[in-house]
Amino acid sequence: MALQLYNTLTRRKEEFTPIDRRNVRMYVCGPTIYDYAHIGNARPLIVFDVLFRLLRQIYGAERVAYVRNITDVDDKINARAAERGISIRQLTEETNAIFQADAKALGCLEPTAQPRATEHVPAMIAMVERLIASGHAYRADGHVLFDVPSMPDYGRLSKRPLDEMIAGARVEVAPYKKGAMDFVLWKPSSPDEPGWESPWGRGRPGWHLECSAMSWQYLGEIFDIHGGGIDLVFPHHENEIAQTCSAFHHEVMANYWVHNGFLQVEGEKMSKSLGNFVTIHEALVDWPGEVLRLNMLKTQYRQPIDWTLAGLRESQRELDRWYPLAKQFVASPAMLAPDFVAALEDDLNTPDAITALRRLYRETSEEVAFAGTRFASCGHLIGLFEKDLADWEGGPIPIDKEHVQSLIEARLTARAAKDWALSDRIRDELGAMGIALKDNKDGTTSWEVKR
RNA sequence: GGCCUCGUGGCGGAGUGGCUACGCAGAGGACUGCAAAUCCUUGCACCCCGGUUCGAUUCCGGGCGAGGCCUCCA
Repeated sequence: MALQLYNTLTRRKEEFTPIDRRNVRMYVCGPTIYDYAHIGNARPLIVFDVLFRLLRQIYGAERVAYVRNITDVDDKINARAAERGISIRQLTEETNAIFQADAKALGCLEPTAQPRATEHVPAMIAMVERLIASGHAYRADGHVLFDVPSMPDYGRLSKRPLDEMIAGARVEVAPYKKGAMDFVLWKPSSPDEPGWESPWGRGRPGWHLECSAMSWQYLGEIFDIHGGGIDLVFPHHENEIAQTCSAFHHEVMANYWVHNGFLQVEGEKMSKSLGNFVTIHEALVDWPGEVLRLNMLKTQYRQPIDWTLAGLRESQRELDRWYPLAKQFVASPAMLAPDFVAALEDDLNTPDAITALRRLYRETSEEVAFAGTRFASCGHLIGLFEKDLADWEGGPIPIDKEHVQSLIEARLTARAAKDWALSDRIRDELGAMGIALKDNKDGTTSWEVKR
């Protein structure tokens, strides 16, 4: 079966057909780097990483381009830098380094390009010029605005009729706007704000413009997949479409619009005021990145997901079981299980794919060793089983492994002598250290970190 | 007010017009000096009311309930 993707543009699952099989192109909206990314940000990171991996599997690793932008010019960034008394550059460098480390710890492959907005201002200016020239944008009070009524198709992605949007607008409309829905392409900067020289004076780009300009530069005027969180459908993606289609006179910007659902924490919307705000960085202190990844993939990407401690424990437990088996086999792209791949190809049905993984786990035996190879291979495809077994069992907490080993040997000696009291005391001592022992039939002992 | 999701067993979570996944937890068993871990077996469900149908958890309509977007947001 061919890859099927739910397309927000048509609100149905469609068979994915790339414009060019030798150059499959995907753009995903990346972070604004002003603070630690939260666990909700991890969802698109992981979801589109899986899609990237799947596309590479189907079309070949060299034939898939995945662009994820970095927004490093934004008023939130300016405010935060001022707050902390550091330069904008310092803040964005620091935050970007953390973001990159988080993404890596979550097992995400590096995108083929991660363009930064500040390095693509000329393309943005060029785009605004095109929009002004074709009558889709106008200058007003130092700003350049997109003339929404000049785009008859506006609202197609989010299915919002234009007149209703205007009627329902809850924001105060800036006096220089011709239409209530018009949005900023370029805005003037005061001397202390970051800015670039342009035909309209020193200023900076509007947020929506960045993605249109960078996707154009890296992927062309029309490309295959545009991804992001469901909340970006309106206005961000709607505006991107308006900009790109108007600038290049096309009907479409991307053929498939893919949006991930939101994440809640313990049944509530994540927010700083509720105190349930979790950064990826904090989560990685308590859990291996693969636990966060598996936990995320246990829900299909369009469904809302409830992020709970119970769920994380469950994911940890399954991976603890799976790891020793997976590491006995060598993963190979040629040894994937058909039902596993079919599940992924069905609009990234990762829960169903994980079911296939569990079946392979159960089926593996000495007689059915190929199931084990499939198990390892399928896990590898979605970014699991990337660590060494010893590192996995050691967990994220540093432990003196030699000391643990010597205690285990002392206990085995005691057991051989049937000194149960001593044996149990050592087991308790290790338990107090957070180490759980696992005795095998043949008398050997392995261990793992308790949770 | 407009637009859009969703409602499955104790919990998580797929899927299907009839043969009722899967995981966790629970129960029973094997193994063990006793445990833990592991392995085997197993109970438990499809929000409500209509309609279509031989038959609906699955399709259609209505209701109730939960959530999201419409302002920065993954």
